Amino acid sequence: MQVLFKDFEEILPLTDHEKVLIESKISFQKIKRKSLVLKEGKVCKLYTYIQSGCFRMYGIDDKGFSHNIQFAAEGDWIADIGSFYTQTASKLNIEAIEDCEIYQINQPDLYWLLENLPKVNRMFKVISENNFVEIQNRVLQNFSSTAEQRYLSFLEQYPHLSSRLPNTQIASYLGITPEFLSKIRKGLTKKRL
Amino acid sequence: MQVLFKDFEEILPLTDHEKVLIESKISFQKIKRKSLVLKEGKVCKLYTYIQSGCFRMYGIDDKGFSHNIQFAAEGDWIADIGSFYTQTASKLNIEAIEDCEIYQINQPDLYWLLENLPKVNRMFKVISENNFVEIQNRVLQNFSSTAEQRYLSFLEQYPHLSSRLPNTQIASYLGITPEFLSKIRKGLTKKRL
DNA sequence: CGCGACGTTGATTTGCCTCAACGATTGTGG
DNA sequence: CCACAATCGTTGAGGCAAATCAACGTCGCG
Repeated sequence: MQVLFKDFEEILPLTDHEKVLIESKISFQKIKRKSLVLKEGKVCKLYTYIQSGCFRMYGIDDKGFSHNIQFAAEGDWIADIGSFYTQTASKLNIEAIEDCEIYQINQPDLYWLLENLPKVNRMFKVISENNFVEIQNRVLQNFSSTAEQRYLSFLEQYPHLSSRLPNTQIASYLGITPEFLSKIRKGLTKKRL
Repeated sequence: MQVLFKDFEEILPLTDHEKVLIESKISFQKIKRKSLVLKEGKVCKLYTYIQSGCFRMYGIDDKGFSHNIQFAAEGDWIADIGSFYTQTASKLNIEAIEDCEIYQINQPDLYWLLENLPKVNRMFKVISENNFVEIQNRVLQNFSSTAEQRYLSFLEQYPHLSSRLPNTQIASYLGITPEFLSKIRKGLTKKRL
């Protein structure tokens, strides 16, 4: 639990009372690589905080190919917002890419915290906004730059992820095939000589 | 002002007192086709409700090409969320595509309403969530379908817009050139015979 | 050990872009 | 009210970015 509070308190210090309340609503889990915290077709019941490890959220298209729309690692929160807030079936999956330690909270408990702890409310407001801005930038970037440029800015923006993720996952996030990412990488090492 | 309340009350009926409070914070404007309610580099100070007319929100890339990331018409709210909530400079523009009648509210006044009128709070929560889901679906769709499929689902999803917008604007939203959209349309009319 | 995920490479194909040209429509100033 | 410019939609030729398909070597793991 300590790590969660540490992250939190970098932005907003908490009283002991607040910590007790939060602890009472949140549950700790360890989960294995390749297991799912959300499966498409189900309602996203839990909002997940990642203490250690790393997840990907992805959708599967008509042809059966999966496309990563988001990664999340230590210190991040992840859920299918649409499904979580409206409690309707999700079209997305959230899968652990590594063994993970996580905290989870369900919708009623989170709503209770949001209403009763203004700091939690502010925290989640910021999280949502950042999420929104990030995905909006993705739309723009996908329109205006080549796969190589997108790959480079991915490396810049997520250095802690790029070294840990298999290239197939990165390719899926960039919206290209693994083969083509491999060719991009080859081109880049050439340029660096 | 009536239209705003009509939309609102389809979801949540308002008391007279609530209406008076909202009216006191919101201001009416008429604006001409091609004028901007947000210019990149500026902070997005106002959240805009559209009573009549239609807007596009777009970014401009390094090469000077603009890319539509969202349309908004009668009954919609529009703002650059990131800029509005954090009051930092926006990278986006919001332009009237037609002559428009709008209501606008600034950040402090909106915050006041969000805190004091639970119904307004719920309303904006729903608006934000829908917005988020919509843009998330765009990312997925752009990865998994051809321009033709995206065009078709645009026609389905926004029939009231597709008939009003010049094809150049639609092409920009789909992330393709107007020339190529023209070729798609030609292909489609052939198929329909 | 053997199997499955991963990364790489090459040959070929394709979806979409670029550039250039043209007619139709709109709108605007003189 | 007309003339001219600007915007829009369309078409065609050629080019490029990225996909597809197939093959192969490596590595970690049960």
